Amino acid sequence: MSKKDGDFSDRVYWIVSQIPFGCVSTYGQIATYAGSARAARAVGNLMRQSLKNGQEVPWHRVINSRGGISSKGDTERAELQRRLLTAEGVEFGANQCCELDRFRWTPQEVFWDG
DNA sequence: TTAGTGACTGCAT
DNA sequence: CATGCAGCCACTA
Repeated sequence: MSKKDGDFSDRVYWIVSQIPFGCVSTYGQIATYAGSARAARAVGNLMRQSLKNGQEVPWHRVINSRGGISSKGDTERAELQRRLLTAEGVEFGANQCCELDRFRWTPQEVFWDG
């Protein structure tokens, strides 16, 4: 453990909170902006904890690289997420995936050093 | 500090 | 084209 255990997670929460209405992002993308491009898994865990911790972040706008929803057993939460995204205008195909090229969010600010 | 875990991802079968 | 497998990283006990 380090002295600052809220470094990465805080950045992730902040970045996710910056995702605008009607847009989506991927775990890997969030991880990249947070500073660790390979920490997509950790981002997923943080999102799962965000619900438990009651973090006010649009966790439903974070999906996997395929443009789909990762439920890992929690089908109820998955349906909720799909419903929320659909309500925001994100269209899901029969394969339960949306077109990332069309709905992916690209931040206009630079997060890394600069 | 060590070990275990998972809402990921890309490459190989 | 659909599965399987092995890295990678941060968090928790």
